[in-house]
Amino acid sequence: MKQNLNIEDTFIPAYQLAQFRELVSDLFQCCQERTQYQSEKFELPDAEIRCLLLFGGERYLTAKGIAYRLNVVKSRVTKIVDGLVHKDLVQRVRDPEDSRITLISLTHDGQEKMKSIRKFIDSVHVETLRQMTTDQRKTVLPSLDLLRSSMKAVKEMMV
Amino acid sequence: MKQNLNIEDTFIPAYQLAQFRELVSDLFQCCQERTQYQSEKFELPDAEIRCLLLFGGERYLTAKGIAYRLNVVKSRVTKIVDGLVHKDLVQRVRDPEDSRITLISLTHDGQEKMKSIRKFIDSVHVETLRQMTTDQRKTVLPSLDLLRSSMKAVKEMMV
DNA sequence: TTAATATAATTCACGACATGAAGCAAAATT
DNA sequence: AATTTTGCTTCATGTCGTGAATTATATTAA
Repeated sequence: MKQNLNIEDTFIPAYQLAQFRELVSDLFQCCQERTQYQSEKFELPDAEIRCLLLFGGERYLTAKGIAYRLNVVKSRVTKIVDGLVHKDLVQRVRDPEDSRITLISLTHDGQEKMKSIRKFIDSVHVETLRQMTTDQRKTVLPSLDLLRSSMKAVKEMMV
Repeated sequence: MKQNLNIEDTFIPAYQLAQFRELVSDLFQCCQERTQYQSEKFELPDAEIRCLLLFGGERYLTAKGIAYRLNVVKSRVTKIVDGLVHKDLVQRVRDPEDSRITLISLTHDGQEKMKSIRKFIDSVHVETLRQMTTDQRKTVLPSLDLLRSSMKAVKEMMV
């Protein structure tokens, strides 16, 4: 409790705030640009890529499950899956147990595409980490973890 | 050069890659959520908010300049400014020197809005930094700086 | 000075991303 | 058997963004 109070009172110098603002904005933009690059490289809208990437562990997904994981409404999922079906990357099958449900699974092409996208993303991450020394990585990763906690804590305050 | 070669050969363990992937994805999502929250809070589409925030140093901006800074095409700027004019946050005036140019400036309401958005963003950043101890901040900020360099270096490789 | 060219902004047609309301069909409840 | 719930789709709407064509004003060249 004392700890908490102490944190509340902490003064953040202006230069730190300015630096942080700049960093967050730059990092965010980098992520966005990579996403865009990815879309062009794989000739697939970003939403469809994000959907494809959900098929890793499970063989079958439902529209509802996809909506939850992509954090979008169900009607949006219908559109996304329509696109992927049209490109023959994914297929719909009726659930034999409950015919309200349509099970969605990757086609062969879809699997290949998914794997190559995964590979690309991993290579970008690996290259990024390779820009650092071993010691730097051992500092940076925990720092990011701390930042994540902090951001999530603030997010809770916002809602 | 030897240093460089050394870096090239660095092996990234799978657990570090997995951790990094997770972190980047989470942090990116946090930023997106804050952006969305902001839009709702200030009842303004994100693009319009980003445009408003450009008016800090300069009193007048041109469509061309806004396009450059927002990293979008000019026709998009027309739309964004249309929205802001309609909400009476911004106004267009002909450049007396060169009547091809329309100068865009904040109205009184626009200034107020801009200031309050800035204030909000700063407060989020300050709160985030406040979640950490002074020592942690002294580690996290340089780490982010390093990460930014690394990401930018990789970006160069991608293009 | 006129004619050709360059520049600034806008309009228009298009596609991606996303939401929410309304509808339909198949379970599950009552 | 009738009602409610569930899973998905359709449709209307709004945001974000691009690129080609157009209009109006400046600049340059003949």
